[in-house]
Amino acid sequence: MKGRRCAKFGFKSGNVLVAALLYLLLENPSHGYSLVEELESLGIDPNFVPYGVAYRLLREMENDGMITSEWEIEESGPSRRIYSITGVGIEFLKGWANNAENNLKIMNNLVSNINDLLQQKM
Amino acid sequence: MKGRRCAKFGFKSGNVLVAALLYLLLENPSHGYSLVEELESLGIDPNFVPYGVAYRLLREMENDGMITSEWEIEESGPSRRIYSITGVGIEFLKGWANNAENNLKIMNNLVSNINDLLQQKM
DNA sequence: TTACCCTATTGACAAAATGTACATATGTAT
DNA sequence: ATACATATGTACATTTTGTCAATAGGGTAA
Repeated sequence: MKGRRCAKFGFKSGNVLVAALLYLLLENPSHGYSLVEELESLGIDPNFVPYGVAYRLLREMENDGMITSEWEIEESGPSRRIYSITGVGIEFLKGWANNAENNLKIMNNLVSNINDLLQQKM
Repeated sequence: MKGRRCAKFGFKSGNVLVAALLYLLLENPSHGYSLVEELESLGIDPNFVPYGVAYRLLREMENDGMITSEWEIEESGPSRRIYSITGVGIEFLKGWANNAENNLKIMNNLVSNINDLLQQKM
C-alpha cells in the first residue's frame, strides 16, 4: 500500500453510530426503531439520527457479518426485525474501542492546545 | 428545520483536520505542504493526510473566510501560498473546541461502557 | 546531463458516506 | 374518520473523501 491516505480517526459519524449500535446490541438484542431511541442512554440525541440512516447502517452491518437478524411477528403491532451481535461484531467493537482510545487522546490534546492558545492570544 | 438529521459529532475526519489546521495557523502563518508535516506535532500522522486533501480543505476554508492567503515568491524553491487565520477562523475554532468537549465526553463514556461490558461478558 | 528525489500546488474523476423524503403497514387514541 | 406512534424500507440527491496524474523549481549522485 503506497501513497497517502486521509486521516482515519474512526470518528466519522457513521463509525461512531456503528460502535454505539453494536454496544447496545451487546447489552441485548433489539430492533432498529428501538435502537435509535436507546441511543439516548449513551448521550446521543436520537433526534439527530434519522431512522433511514440507522436502518441502512444496520443492513450494512449485517452484510458485513457484524450482526444477524430475524423477524419477530408480534400479536400486536407491526413485525420487527430483531438484531443480535455476532462474534465478528464483538471483535470489531473491541478493535474500535482500542483505536478510539488513541484518537481520544489526540482529540483531547488538540482541544487543550486550542483552548490554551486561544486564552494566551486573547 | 423539521425531521431528523444524522448525528453531527463534529468528528468527521474533515472537521478534525479543519480544526487542526486552524490551530497550526493560529500558532503562525504557514503554507499547505508545511502544514501537513506540522500535523505530526499534534499526534496526527501526516502519512495519512494526502496533500491533495489538505490543499482542497485549505481552499474551502479560504472560501469560507476562515483563512486568507498570499503568494510568497522564494529566491530558492517554488512559490508558496502562505495562509493566515482570520477572525472568522478564530471564532470557528472557539466554537469547534467548545462543541468537541461535549462530544469527547460522549465518546469517552461510550468507550468506557464498551470496555466494561466486554470485560463483563468475557 | 540525465535521472532521480524533495519541495510545492492544482485539478479532475471516482468512490463512499450522508441527507432527505416518501411509501408502506399495524394499532391506539380522539 | 383523523391523527399519531410504532416499525421498516427504498430511491435519489448531495456532500465528503480517496486517488492520482500534471506541473514546476531546485538539488544531487551517477
